[in-house]
Amino acid sequence: MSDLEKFPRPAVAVDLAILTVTAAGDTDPELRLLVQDRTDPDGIALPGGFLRERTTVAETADGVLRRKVGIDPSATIRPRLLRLFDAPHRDDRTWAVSAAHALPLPEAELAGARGRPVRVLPDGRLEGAERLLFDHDEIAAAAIADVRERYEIRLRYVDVGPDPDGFLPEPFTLLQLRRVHEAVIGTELHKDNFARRMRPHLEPVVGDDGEVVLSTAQRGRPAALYRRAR
Amino acid sequence: MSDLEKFPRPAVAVDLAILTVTAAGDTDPELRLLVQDRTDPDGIALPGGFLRERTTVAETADGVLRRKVGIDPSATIRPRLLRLFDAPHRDDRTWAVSAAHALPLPEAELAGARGRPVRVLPDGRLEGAERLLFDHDEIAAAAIADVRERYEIRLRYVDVGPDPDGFLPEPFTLLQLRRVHEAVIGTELHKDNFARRMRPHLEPVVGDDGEVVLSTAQRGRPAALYRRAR
DNA sequence: GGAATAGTGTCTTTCAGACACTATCTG
DNA sequence: CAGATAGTGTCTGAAAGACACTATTCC
Repeated sequence: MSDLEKFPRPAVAVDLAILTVTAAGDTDPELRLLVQDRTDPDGIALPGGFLRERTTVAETADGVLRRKVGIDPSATIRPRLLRLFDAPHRDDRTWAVSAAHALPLPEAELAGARGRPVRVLPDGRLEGAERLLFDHDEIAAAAIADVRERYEIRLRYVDVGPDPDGFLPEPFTLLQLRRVHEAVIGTELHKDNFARRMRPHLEPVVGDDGEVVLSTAQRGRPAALYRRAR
Repeated sequence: MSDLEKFPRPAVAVDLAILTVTAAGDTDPELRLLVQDRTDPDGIALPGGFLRERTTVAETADGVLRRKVGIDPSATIRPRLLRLFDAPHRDDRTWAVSAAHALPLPEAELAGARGRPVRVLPDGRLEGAERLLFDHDEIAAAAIADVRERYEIRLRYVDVGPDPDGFLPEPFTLLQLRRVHEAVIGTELHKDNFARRMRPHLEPVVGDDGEVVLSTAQRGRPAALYRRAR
């Protein structure tokens, strides 16, 4: 099997559908997808890069964030593999396969990023019906479906817990948490059912006096502050 | 970007966890995983091959079936991407990433295959606690989890329908269909609940006389024969 | 007190799980 | 008729969805 070296190999691209929730913690958060303008061909596309010299997908994705998106991720990123695009001539420059990934990031990590976060509409399409180049529309749709599936409330079978991708900084109120889930899935949730199902996965923030810390309410009764349990 | 050619590229392996249900239609079908003996290093492993010269994953998988497994798939195969293995030195011969796939096949397609179909125990491990080489234990576990998830009965949220991978040839009785699902998931199902949930996805086989065709019972009352609806 | 939001009690509907009964075949 | 399997009716419990009420804050 030393003829392994003799055969041509594909370039392996790592394309990233970077998703975030803007204004998490605010009254009207929004799910957004980062797209970048590019030329040759002209249009908008997702950031991506090629696997180089014994690097991993996570390292390559990290490099894409630093070099092409212009941000400096504070923690280890967790790209989620969606599918492989392997049509033999999908890239007319060379033989390239693409490993499409979803990459959820908190809005704070995207400060100063190159590109535009485009709002994702409730039906899963992009605001303004924007079309992406190459097969990136499919990647975007798969990424949105992936994150939505994990933010749905389906306690009986899938028990993902509160804000699994960490869009919302701790501590938070149940209202803030619910708004984030609603922003991701694009539909409204009942506050009572939502609280009932989230509470087992949350622990209240306790102050020095042993009392539960409350949010400083703008209007109405202050709410208890929580963080993710365990 | 014409320097695209200058960088080294990884070999891309397609590893296949080939799953089948033996004796589907019989009273005691079993979920099995095809493993192959190999040398250097000695042990058992999953079949696989490398992406060559502008081929797709499906084509490569098809070639693996023909050349390494020694079978001739009768229809287009549908490998299910599980995950990428990308540790830089996981293969000590060269830089290689592996795209691990599950590939469900009806037993008839595996006639004459090289390798052993090893029984999958209810807990998901292999009979005899066999250990596979390389990272193939993880691939096997992921493949088993993938197929089990799709054969579970969870009508409310996931509505996959009867025997989505076609392990069981049509037409079949509800008992045969249930035995196949039980073999895949490793647990028993109630016949009444199972029938209630499968019936909407099935249509009875109707004979020339307009009557529902019945199985030729060995013992007891003959059962109606069905095929997948639509 | 009034407006606003937090938090809880409970009713209804749905459905998975379980049990039991009837139906129809063979020998 | 006995044995075996097919097929259906129905009860129960859990949980999602929905509604309503009470609680606590600011103004």
